[in-house]
Amino acid sequence: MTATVKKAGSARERLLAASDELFYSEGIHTVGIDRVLEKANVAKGSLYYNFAGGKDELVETYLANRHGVWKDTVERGISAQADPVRRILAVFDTLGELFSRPDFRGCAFMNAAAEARPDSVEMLAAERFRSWIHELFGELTSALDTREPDRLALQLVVLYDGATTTAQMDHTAAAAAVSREMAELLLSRASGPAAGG
Amino acid sequence: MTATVKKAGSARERLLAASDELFYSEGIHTVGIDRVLEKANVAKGSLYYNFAGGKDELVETYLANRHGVWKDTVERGISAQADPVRRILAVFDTLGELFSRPDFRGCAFMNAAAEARPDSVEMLAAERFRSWIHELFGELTSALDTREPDRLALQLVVLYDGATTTAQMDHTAAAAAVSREMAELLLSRASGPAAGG
DNA sequence: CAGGTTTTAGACAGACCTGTCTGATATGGT
DNA sequence: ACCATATCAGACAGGTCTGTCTAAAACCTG
Repeated sequence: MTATVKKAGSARERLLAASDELFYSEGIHTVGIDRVLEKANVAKGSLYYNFAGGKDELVETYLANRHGVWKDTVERGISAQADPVRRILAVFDTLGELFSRPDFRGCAFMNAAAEARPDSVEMLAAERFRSWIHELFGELTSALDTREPDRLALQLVVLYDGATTTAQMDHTAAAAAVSREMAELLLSRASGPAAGG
Repeated sequence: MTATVKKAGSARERLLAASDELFYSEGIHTVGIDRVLEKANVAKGSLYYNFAGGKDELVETYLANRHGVWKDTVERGISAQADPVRRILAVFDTLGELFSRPDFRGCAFMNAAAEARPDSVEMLAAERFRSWIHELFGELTSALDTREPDRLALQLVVLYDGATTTAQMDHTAAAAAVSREMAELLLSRASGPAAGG
């Protein structure tokens, strides 16, 4: 039964934990394998034993984990609400919690894309992430009784991106509240008076 | 020899032109000095003759130029309008033109910050850029007859950042129009009915 | 044309980075 | 106890990167 889950504390898990901290906080290109190995307390051979694809595969897994964790966090926040409008606003509340964390340094995928080559694993991961974001707001707005759900979804994506970027660049969690207010304004117009703009 | 197109300016100018193209399109860390030298058709010694500070100084100058050019472009767009509301919307129109350019790859300062160490020249340049952005929207909203100009300015910064990030990540210039519409909505509420939200 | 400035080509050092390889050593299931 | 799996330590090769240096050539400008 080698298919058992790797025990906590395995070289693989330590490598991924160290990668997550280092790649996210300092950037993928600026952090070398040796830094990860040292932080994880893992021998070099174990890296290539667990990740035959080398650094690329490590980066790919790091980003896939980030995607999964964030997706779960957002969806948990959404699922606590029943009202379609509140479900949308819950996304911005979750962003606010993210921005308040001391280690927040922006969106891992925006950062990865900023330093990535066109067909790299980073770019592919970023594209997957963006697909999910659009899918997310697409589904949330389609549950609304509004005239142009697609247009609204794109507006919300812009607010999501704006909140994240402003929070990162200006080191202020207030960006979440600001974008949430704008989202509320959009939603009150969309689901309020049937007269569209 | 290959000296046909060679004298298109001093070594310094050619270096800056090549830096601008390469650093912006591929990222600062991923582009080495040798790539810049080859593209600029400049000898290595000339780089250190013109930029004694090496790559750091080249990067610093590249970012300072980007800042200056963009500032001028935005301010030119603003100055073509007299009405305070239109002056604000002009910023988003200018963004739309930027996004439509085939070489658009996001905000040079957001990208630089994503791959930069805390006290690097990139970070300092990014901070200067952010100061200017806030100053810009601060001045534009203070010319408005509205109750909370500072709050409005922050909202506009979020819209500016959201437009830029969405345009980059999703390769769509539509982000400018979307954010412009949201800005219009905010401005119509701010300068319209005196009742604040 | 004389002399300081600018540019060129390329070798070189020193640092870092990824990935490979070897061989010893735990670890865990049966 | 056995044996495959997993991990360790570290040397090593090959690549890239920044920055220095030399010595010659081109460019201005007075």
